[in-house]
Amino acid sequence: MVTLAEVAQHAGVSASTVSYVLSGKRSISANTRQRVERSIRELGYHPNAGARALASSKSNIIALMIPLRTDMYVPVMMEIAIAVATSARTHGYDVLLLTGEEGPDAVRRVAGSGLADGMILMDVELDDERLPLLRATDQPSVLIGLPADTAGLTCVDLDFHATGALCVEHLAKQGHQDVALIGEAPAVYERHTGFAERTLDGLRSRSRELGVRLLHRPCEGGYDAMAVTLARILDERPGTSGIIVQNESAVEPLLALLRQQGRAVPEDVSVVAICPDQVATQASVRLTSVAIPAQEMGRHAVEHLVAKLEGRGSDEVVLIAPELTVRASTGPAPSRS
Amino acid sequence: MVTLAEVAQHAGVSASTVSYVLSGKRSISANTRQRVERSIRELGYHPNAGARALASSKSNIIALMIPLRTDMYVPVMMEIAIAVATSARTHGYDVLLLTGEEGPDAVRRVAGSGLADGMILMDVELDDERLPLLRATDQPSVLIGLPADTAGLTCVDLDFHATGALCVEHLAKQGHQDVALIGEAPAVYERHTGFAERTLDGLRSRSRELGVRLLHRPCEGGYDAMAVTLARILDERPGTSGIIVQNESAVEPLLALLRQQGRAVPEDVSVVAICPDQVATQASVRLTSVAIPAQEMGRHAVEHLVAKLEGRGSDEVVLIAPELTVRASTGPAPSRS
DNA sequence: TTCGGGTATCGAAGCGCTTCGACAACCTAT
DNA sequence: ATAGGTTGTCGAAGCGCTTCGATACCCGAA
Repeated sequence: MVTLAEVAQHAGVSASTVSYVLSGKRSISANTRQRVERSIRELGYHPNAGARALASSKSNIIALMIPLRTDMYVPVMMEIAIAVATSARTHGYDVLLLTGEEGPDAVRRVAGSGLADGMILMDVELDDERLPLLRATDQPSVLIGLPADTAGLTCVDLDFHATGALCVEHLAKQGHQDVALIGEAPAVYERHTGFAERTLDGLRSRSRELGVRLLHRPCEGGYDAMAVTLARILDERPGTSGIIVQNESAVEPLLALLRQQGRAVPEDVSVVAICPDQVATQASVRLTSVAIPAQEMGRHAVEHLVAKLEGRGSDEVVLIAPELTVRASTGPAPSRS
Repeated sequence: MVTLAEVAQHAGVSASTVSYVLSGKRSISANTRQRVERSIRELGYHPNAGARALASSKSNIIALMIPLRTDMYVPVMMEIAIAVATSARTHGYDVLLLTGEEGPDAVRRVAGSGLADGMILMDVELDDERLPLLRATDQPSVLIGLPADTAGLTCVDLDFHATGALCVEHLAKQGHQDVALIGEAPAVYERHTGFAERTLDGLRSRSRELGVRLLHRPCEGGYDAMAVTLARILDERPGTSGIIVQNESAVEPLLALLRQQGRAVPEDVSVVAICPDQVATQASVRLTSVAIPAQEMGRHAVEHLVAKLEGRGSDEVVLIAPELTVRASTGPAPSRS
């Protein structure tokens, strides 16, 4: 392992000079700088991360806590994780991957050991048990997702309330009166995951305003669960002509079932999905959808965290405005016979 | 931040004693140990990661390089990543997430800076450009996936060759004579990703042995691409009665198309999938499949790497034996008319 | 010519931990 | 009673880096 001291000797300067060349915190003559840089290259020097962290009390690492569960939105999680890792690198940070498994202890461990300079939490629940700790240790952090009380926290999320509203609006505009939301698995609602409830809220209040009748049914992913759910919906509200799906693994089963029952999309039933664009464009019907901007969320989270770490930046809630893309799965409501 | 020295003072012992209590590398009297442990608890002490790394030249971090691309097997990647993170923790390691983006430079950076003690590489290509570096720096590492030349490397993977063989065997046993493989996207083959080629090899050689006619067609995910691919297959080999799919995002479109064309599964066509169990059981037909043991792969990779880091363990290739689960998508070949 | 004020560099003091050698205290076998 | 071996603890050296004065030099203004 090549050390700073060896580089210094090779370049004929002192160790501190090399350090200043590296950090740029003091001015260095062009001549010296070049000599040092040459030595660094020739010796293949890489600063030792541990020594750096110790001396500067900065690890240049961001911790990312991802949920252990894989019952929902796996590709979205992955995309966010990759976006976080990628944009962290552009700011000179590496990413430490923590799973939810350790729970709050992970927060304590990371904050206490100085392993990471800050953390990004995904899949934050409304009343997340990690939040008190985060506030107490005032660990620089950014949440992806919205807890019930955001005081003193920085959060990034899609504006799911507006998303819900946007979906009904689109359907209402086409004359749909009876709309159903096929949601996430019941467990997701029981867990009080914010995004699911906020979508529902937005949907409900806008439906009321627009005079649309709304039925909400959670649904496990998969074909069988979907069959049951769909049957119930059509049984209870036979006139349902608009369906909003917020569950990736329910999308394709839904389309298959509708087809099987002879209900044409969008002639008989309009479908709006809340899902990544990739899912919407690859489905058997190109779906009108509100995209989940995973990359953007990851990037925002990193940027806010970095800002905090650099002393800029403040606590705030960033809600990304939803965008609805019209594709082939929605159209005018069928005329009531 | 509480330091070792403060704990020592609080417990009335020297710093080194506290260190030995923590590491267990020298015997400590029960009495002293308890006093120290109490102080640690009372002060809420956490060892500083940087200082530790510096003094011991061990970071207790494993780097995990995941592919940047998300054109395939995203849930599998995620599951592996989570399994790696989880089992790393049980061995006292944390996981640093690197994306493929930096390419070989990441290997250099991590190895050079002592950021991580070892690394796990996912999505290794047959002739991966990171391998020469890995060998040169003799960085402790484990690959998930198999390169062309495994000399001096430790690799963990599903035995895709056997997987391919297993799939045809199952179909042949049921009397299927014309079998098609619907594979990954063409880009995957062009990239010479090992698993795809090995599956094909296994499939081909076993087909030859069994006298089965095999047709291989790569396929992008999604409904439209699938429609084209399927049409071509049935056009070229109208008698095809067995289909093997190795592409998660082609599974549901395939089933939908078969249904639409009035071909019953498994009465007219048998389908075997190579995919995670979750996909197989959630599909609109419960699929006979060979599971991709993501968790097991992640766990194996960590265990081998940890063994290496502890001086045990050697270079070897671990191929996990495939298991085929019979579900509702395969049956006897229809009698030729 | 002298002095203030940059600019470029150096030396030394840590950062918080691990680890090695030393040493005291005790026990056992002679 | 003494040599030899254990066991438990301590002190100090260092891991490789950052950073804070201090210093030496050079320039232009007085």
